Amino acid sequence: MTLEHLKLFRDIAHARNVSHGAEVCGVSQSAASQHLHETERLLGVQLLDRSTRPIELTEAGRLYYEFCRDVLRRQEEFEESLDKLKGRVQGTVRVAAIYSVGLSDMSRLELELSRRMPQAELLVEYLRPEKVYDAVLTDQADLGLVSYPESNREITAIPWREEKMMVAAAPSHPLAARQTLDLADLAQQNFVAFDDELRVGREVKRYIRESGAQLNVVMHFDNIQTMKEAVVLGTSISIMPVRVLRNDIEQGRLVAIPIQGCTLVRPLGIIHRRRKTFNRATRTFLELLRQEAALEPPPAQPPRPPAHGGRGKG
Amino acid sequence: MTLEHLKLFRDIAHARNVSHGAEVCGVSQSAASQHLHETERLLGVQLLDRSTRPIELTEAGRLYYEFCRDVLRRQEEFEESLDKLKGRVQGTVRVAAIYSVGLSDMSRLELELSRRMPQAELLVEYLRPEKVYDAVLTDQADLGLVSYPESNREITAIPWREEKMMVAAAPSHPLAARQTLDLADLAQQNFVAFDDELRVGREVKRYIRESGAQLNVVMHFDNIQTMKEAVVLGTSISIMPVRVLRNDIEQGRLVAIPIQGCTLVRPLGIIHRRRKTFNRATRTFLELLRQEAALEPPPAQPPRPPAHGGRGKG
DNA sequence: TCTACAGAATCATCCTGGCTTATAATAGAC
DNA sequence: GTCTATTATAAGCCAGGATGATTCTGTAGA
Repeated sequence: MTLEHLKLFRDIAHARNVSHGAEVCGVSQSAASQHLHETERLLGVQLLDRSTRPIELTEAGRLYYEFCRDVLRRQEEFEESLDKLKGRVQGTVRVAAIYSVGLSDMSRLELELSRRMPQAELLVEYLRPEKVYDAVLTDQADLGLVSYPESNREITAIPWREEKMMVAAAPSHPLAARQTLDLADLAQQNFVAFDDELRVGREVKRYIRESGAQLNVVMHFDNIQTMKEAVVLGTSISIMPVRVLRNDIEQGRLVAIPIQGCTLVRPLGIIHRRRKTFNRATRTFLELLRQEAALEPPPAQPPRPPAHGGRGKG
Repeated sequence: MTLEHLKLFRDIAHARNVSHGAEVCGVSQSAASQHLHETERLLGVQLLDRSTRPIELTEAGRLYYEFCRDVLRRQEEFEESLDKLKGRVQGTVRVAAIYSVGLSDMSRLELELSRRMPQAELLVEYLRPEKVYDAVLTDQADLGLVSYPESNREITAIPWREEKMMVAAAPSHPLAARQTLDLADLAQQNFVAFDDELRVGREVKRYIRESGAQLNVVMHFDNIQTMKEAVVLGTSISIMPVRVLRNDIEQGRLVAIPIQGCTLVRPLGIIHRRRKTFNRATRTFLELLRQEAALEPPPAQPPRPPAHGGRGKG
């Protein structure tokens, strides 16, 4: 029984969901399930009541959960005291991120990390997606932040958050005043698209095709920054993650308009080398990322100022 | 990092000796050494100061030691509460022992076990040596108590104690009055020997041969009980572990006489299937065995009653 | 200072427990 | 009933941790 296993059970128990607990710990659902059975066999007692959803802890499960929590807390304590002994400046997190994750996100995370672990150091490098995978593989980065994260033999992907996609337009654009749009509304417009080499580009394309609409694509780019610049000019619109538009919206350079019934999102994820053991700074940072994601319903509701009064149809 | 590893470090730190700690945990010295290095690498800090013997804990090592102890104690606690929950009668220890381990030893151990774990049940079966190995291999017994324990691919042996070998004689025997003997003294006597099929028999034989002495062996037996009976008759003597003679000595049926400069011992050991995970009762019993062995210098000093006045010369 | 030896480190090799992917079974919502 | 989300099972792979043999090192005693 490893300490990681204790953490796995703790997270499963906390989430009341095997799959989610497994995901959080970066292992497969299968592994988690097998481990649970093995642990129950070992202890000779049922830990979970699976006859109901969500799963419930049995009495024994509660005892074991307490045990796991206590041990893991004690471990934290030990590592803290060890860090103190080793004389500060302990722990560097090296993060490789795609450009579109955004500087504002990062500076907020950095602030919070330094609050929790003043000795820790955060190094962020912005790279093209493939380079992020490379950096993680070659151990030049502890963590990678990518969109459409994918696990493979050597890399574990942990879902982080899903960014809602909306129409971006300059305030001067004819559609900018609308509260919502149909895809049909876009057919008439000049459209700035992601390059097909980007997964997000293909996804948007697929979504549009499946909705039966057709767009007048006037430009392709392989990065969001350039696309935004193009949209700001006022003659074109685009579809992109709202999150990356936040600053532009606040500064009145762009507006974001939701598409009726649109479920299009850009999933972001955290990747790392399989079975890599993290230092405390990295673990703290991971924890941070997860919490940030958890307390973030913003991507769920449009970030446009609450239209007090109207909002009805638009 | 498994809980067994924490235990390994705790035991090593406690013993201040890698080999002994490893032995107690039933792993090889090599494994223990490698694990230590790996842990030090992982924590990025030296845990032991090896530049001196016995080894010393570093400051970090002390922190880690405390951590291990706390976690293992918490584990004990958890298991105790789990046992309580499962409703008593938890835990059965099945022990297979060679005949000569002795009933008196066992009943003492059983008493102590029931004091520490009233719910536990101890089942002891006395078997011939090979059968003890069989029982352990086929999982009919959790632990085996044997002499001259040997590890192999499927069995781990943990040294338990070493029983000093002495000359056994009936009180009526001409040599019975002596305080010590030389091997030369035995040459004249009728000697009752262990069967050569028994390791202890071969060891005694070898010892005698290497000492340049020669014995007048009149009988061979494959078990100690019968040998004792033969010696009690008064016409023969033998060499056997003092411990098995205790009752006979107390009842005045036999006396034990040390041989000058004799280092002959019969090592006893505990065997179990490799990597088997024990229930709490078995672990408690193991602990018990180890402690009993630790606080036992008796085999070191002759168990013969302090010669107050009488008994002296005869 | 040299020697002997117990104990620790290192090396080469083996093996299995825990992981992954893929697929089947099950609970709950409709 | 069907559909979706979740858990269980099957089969196979692999790295970590084990062993055993050997080498290196600290300590004590001549």
